[in-house]
Amino acid sequence: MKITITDIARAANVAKSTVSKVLNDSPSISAETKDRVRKIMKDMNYTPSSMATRLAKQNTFNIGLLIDMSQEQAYLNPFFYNIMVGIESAIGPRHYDLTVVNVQASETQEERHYMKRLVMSKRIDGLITNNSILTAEDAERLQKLSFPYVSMGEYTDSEVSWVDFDNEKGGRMLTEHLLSQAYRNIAFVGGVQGERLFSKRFQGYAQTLQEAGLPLLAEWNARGIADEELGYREAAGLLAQAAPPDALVCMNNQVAYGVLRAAKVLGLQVPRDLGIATFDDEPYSSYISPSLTSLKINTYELGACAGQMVTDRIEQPDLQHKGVLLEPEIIVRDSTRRN
Amino acid sequence: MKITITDIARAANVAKSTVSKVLNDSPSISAETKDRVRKIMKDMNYTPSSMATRLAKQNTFNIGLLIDMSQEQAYLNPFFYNIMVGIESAIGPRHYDLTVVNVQASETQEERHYMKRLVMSKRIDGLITNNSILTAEDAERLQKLSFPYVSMGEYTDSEVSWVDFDNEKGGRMLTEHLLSQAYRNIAFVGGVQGERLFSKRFQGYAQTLQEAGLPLLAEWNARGIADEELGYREAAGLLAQAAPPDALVCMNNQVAYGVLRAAKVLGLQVPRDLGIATFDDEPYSSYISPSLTSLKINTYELGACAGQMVTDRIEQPDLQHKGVLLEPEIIVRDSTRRN
DNA sequence: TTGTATGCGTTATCAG
DNA sequence: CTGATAACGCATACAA
Repeated sequence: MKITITDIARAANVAKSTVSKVLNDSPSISAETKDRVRKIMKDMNYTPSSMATRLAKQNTFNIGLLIDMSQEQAYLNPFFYNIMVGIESAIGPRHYDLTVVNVQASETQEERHYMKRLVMSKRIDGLITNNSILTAEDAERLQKLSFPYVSMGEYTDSEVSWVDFDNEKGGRMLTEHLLSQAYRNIAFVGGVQGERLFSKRFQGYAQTLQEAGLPLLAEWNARGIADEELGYREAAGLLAQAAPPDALVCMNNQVAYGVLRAAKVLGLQVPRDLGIATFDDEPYSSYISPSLTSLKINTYELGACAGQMVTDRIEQPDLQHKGVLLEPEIIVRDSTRRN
Repeated sequence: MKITITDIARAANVAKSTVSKVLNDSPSISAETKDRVRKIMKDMNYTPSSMATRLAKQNTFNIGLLIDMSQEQAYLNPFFYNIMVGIESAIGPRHYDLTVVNVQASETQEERHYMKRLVMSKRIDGLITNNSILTAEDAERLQKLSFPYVSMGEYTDSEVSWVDFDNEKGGRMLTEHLLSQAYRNIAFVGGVQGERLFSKRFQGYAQTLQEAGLPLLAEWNARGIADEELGYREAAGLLAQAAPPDALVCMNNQVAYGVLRAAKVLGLQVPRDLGIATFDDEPYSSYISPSLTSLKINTYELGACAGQMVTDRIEQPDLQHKGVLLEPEIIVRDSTRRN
C-alpha cells in the first residue's frame, strides 16, 4: 500500500499542487505550510515516484554509458572501473544516475538498436560513448535530434564533443625519455595500421625521432593486433636482425609483456641491452620484473571530464561542441633506467 | 517536435487504445489493423515513451548495482568489468537495463540514502549489491517491502538471496595443492580477523592442515589489510624465524606480490625454497615472474548468476530465498611447481 | 499564498 | 474486434 502525493494532500488538508510546490521548495509557499507538509511527508514515510516526476518534467536524470561488451580486450576495459567512478564523480553531485548499456554488434537489427531503445524512447538524457562504438551515421542522427552526447576518444569526422588523451604527445614523451637514456635505435611495436589510436601514438614517436635526426627504419614498424603474442613475435624478429634496435616503444602493456618474454629468451638484459617503454600504465606494471616504464593516463579524470561535458550539454543545449585533450604522465621505472 | 501515440491514432484513424494494443501485440486486434498501424508507426518513426509506459505499467525494467566507489582497493573492483558483463548477459536478454549507483559512506544522511533514492522512489525493479554494503538493517527493510535483491557475497545473518564463491573450498584447494608439492610448513598471509571473506578462506586452509596432521602455528597467522606492503612485511617476518615456513597461502594477489618481493630480498628461490599460492587470479598473475599459482574465480559467472537471480525474483515474487556457492578453479603456475 | 484544472504519454477497464 | 474513459503520480499555468 504505497502512499502518493494525494495522500499527503489529504492528510495536510491542502491541494496536491501545494504539496508539489513544497516538494520543489517553491518560494511561493509559506514557511509554516512547508514545515507542516514536510512533517507529514516524513511521518507517512513518503517518497515521490520518480516515474511520475519524470513523465511530468520530461527528463530522466539518467546518463547512458555505451560499451561493446563483446570486445573483451578492448582498449579501455582494464580501466573501465576508474572511468566509471570518474563519470559518477561528475554526474552524481548533479543528481544524475548512470546506466550502463551493452551495444553488441548484433545491434544492427533495427529492433534493439540503442538509438531507439535509449534515445528515442527517452530512457536517458545524455550519452557517453567511445569513438569505436559511435558511428558517423549515429553521430549525425544524434545531432539532428540535438541529443547531448560525448565521445571518449578523439573524433574528427564531424561535429562531436569529445575528450581524449593526447596520444601524440604520449608518443613524444616515451621516445624523448628513451633518447635521454641514450638509446638510439628505437622501434615501435604493435598497433594496426589505419587505427586512430595507433596513428597518433606512432606519429608522436616518429616525429621525435625525425627531429633528433634519427632514422625510422621501415622494417621495424611491426603491425598487428596489440597483444602479448604479437609483442613476443615481433620483438623476437626485430632483435634477431643484423642491426637490432636497442629500445622499443610498445603500443600497450600486453605487447610489453611479450617483448619482455622475448628479451628473456634471447638472453638480453633489460634495460642494459634493451630499453622498454610502453603506453598505458596497467595496475600491475610496477610488479613486473623489471618494472615497466609506462605512460599513465588518468582514467578517472577522463571519466570525470566526460561526465562534466555531458551534463553541461544537457543543461546548456546551445553549447558549442568541443574537444578536450588531457595530458598523459610518464612513469619512469626500471625497464628504461640505465644511467 | 516529437510524435506520440495520439499522433499515430489520428493518422491511422483508430483510438489510442487500439494503438496501445498493437504496441503490446494484443491478440484481440485484427491482423490487418496491426499491419496498418505498424506501417504508420514506422513511417512516422514512432518510438513509445518509456517514461509513460513505466508510469502506466508500474515497473522500470531497470536493475540497480550498488558499489562503494570510495573503497578503491575493494575486493571485487579489479573484477568489476567482468561482473558487470555477467550481469548484463543475464538481464539484457530479459530487457532489463543496469544502473550503477555509488553508495558512499556519506550516504548515512537520510536525504541521499540509496534506499530512498532508488527503492522507495521506484527508480529500479531490483537490486544487486555485495555483502559489504548491504547492512542487516537495510536487508530487513528491503524484505519488509518485499523488494527483490541479491547479494554478491555470502550472507548468513538473515533471509537473503546471495551468490558467492566457495572460499572455504578455495582454501582447501590451495593448501592441498601445496601439500601435493611436498610443502609441509604452510602459513597463511593477509586478511583481517573477523572479516567474513578471511574467515572462510582461512578455515579451508586450517582444516586441510589439520586433516593432514600438520601443525597450525599461531605466530604464522599474520593479519592486516591485505595489500602489497603487508605481504612484504609479514613474509619478511615469517621467513626470518628459526623454523620458517616453506610455503605461503596469500589472501590475494597484492599480498603475493609483497611476498615475492620479500623472497627476492632474502635471496630465496621460488618455488624451490618457498612455494607461493594465492587467492584471486588477477589478469596479470601469469606475467609475474615466477608466474603465480592462483585460485581463479569466474567473475563473469558470478555476475550472470546474480543477474539471473534478481530477475527471477522480480518475476516470481514468492520465490524462496536461496544461496548459491560457485566452484573456484586452481591455476597451477611456476610459483609452486617444484616436482 | 493556495487551489483548480489540465497535461505528460501510456496502459487498462469496460462498453459497444 | 474496437473505442471511450479513467487511471498512473506529479507539475504547472492560471484563478482565486
